[in-house]
Amino acid sequence: MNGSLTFKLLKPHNHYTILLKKSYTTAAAAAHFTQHALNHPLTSLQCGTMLQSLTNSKSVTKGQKLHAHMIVCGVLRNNTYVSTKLAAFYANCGRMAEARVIFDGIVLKSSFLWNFMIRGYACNGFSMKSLVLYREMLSFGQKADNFTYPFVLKVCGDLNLVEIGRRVHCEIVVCGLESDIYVGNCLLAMYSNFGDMEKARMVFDRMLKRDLTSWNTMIMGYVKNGDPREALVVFDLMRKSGLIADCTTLLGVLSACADSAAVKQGKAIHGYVLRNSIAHCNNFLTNSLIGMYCNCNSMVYARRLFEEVSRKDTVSWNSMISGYTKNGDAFESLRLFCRMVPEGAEPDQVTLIAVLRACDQITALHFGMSVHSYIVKKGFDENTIAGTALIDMYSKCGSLDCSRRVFDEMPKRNLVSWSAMVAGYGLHGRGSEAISIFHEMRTNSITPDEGVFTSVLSACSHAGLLDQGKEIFYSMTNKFDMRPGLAHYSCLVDLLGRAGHLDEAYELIKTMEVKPTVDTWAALLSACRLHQNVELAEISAQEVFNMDPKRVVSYICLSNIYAIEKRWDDVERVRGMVRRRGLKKPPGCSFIEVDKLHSFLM
DNA sequence: TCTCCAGTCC
Repeated sequence: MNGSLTFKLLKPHNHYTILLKKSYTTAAAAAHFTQHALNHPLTSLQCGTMLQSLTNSKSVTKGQKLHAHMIVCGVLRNNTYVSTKLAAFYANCGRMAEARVIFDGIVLKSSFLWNFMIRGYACNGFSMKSLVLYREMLSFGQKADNFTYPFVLKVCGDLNLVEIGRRVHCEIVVCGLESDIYVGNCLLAMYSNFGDMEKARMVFDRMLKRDLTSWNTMIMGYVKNGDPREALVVFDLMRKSGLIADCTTLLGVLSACADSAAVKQGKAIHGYVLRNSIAHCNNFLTNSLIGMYCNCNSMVYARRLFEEVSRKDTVSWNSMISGYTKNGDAFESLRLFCRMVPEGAEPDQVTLIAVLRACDQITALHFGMSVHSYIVKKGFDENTIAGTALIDMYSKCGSLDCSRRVFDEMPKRNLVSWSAMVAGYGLHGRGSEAISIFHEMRTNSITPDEGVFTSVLSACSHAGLLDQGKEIFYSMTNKFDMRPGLAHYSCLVDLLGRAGHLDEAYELIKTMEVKPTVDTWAALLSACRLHQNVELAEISAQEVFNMDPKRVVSYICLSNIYAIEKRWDDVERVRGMVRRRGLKKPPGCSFIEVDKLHSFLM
């Protein structure tokens, strides 16, 4: 808060008029009181009232001045009423250290005080402390109430403490607070944070009263847990129950539309927003609409809306830029980025990361390098996500040395950064370096995830490192208690196939824990061609054609295998299949190889 | 005294 403003407001002639004016703000009133307090000692009741208004306006500096005044004139000593208000003030401003000192000095702690402290810790990033204080509250014999539980539940949700959350839920049921609408809504939010929408739905269905927040929490819960269709169903039920959607509802529903590519429903929401002039009050909503159109591949609509918006903020630009990249038009992303600064918008980290993605899509190395300079100039180069995007951009644009330099100079690396570096080496066919980065990552006590394993296995397969690849693959189950997914099996099939271990690859496909896809069999088929194994080629081709009868490349692959064996009848049979199914050969891929072989061998 | 709120990285 600006102290000088306080005194400007307090010129003698308007001293009282400020108070008398109906429109004076809480802050102005507090300013008046603060000045007054510093001149004359205040009673504890006056201090309490002032603290109340300062709590509402979160004026830290003024509150500190008042605190100093109270110390000087002794109001604070042994005064539970004022001390409680003061602790509540600090907690509400997020000054938990100060709040705690006051809190500890109060002997008779009211539930109001406990609640304010628990809330302060919960809402300012000290979730664990909040929970500890809650247990302390109970052990002090103070009962939790309808103001305590919302925050205890929030903390359980934030920290994903499933067991504790359930126990707290039981306590709530026992003391009859499940019917409290705030407590109920927080239960919904907690279970949705746990990813347990079934339980959330159970609580929701059991609620005697539901308000807009209850519905909004359920809609957002389904979206966050990857069930956008159900979110739209719930939204429909909500409308039928006669409730009017607010901004939060619309944000949730738009996310649901974006995630399920439901552009029709998205347009209906857009219409609703326009009819009710809701977008004016909320940039979030406009940006969400833009994001929805981008996710639904409706770039024309997204662009039209974007150009119509007079107050484009950085997020509007970011949504469009990443939208074009997602839809494969990286050039348009870069063109938009170039318009940003001249049109008065400030690129942020998100912008620059999105632009780097556009660069690696079209291997625009020089543009990427300029973006790199810009990142350094803006001081974003210490950011881990920006650094990771740079690693990715450089390796995809062919400059692995630059990737490595960025990687080495990063002040902080996370799993994704290591993963990007492993993938970079893999992409450039430098398998052994990929493996050594992978091992280095483990010595830095970073636990690999499925993505890193995919990268390192794919690096092994590109470089033909069979033994190392197998070792890493089996370490997934042996050392890391992870179940290999389709991508990992595919890498190993590819690796075994390329190395000529066709039978082993075949055995692997037959015994793998996930269902093989057409790509898995196609990988084996192409390995069969590499090592000329007709018998296995026929088996894998059959699997491919069963799953995807239109996969022309696989027909061509099989016919080429026959051609090498001079089995011309079979070559003709396969060509006939292609003709009968009316398939077209993709450009650059044809039977021409067979024709050459045919004439050569005849 | 309280709950729900968009966009970036493998």
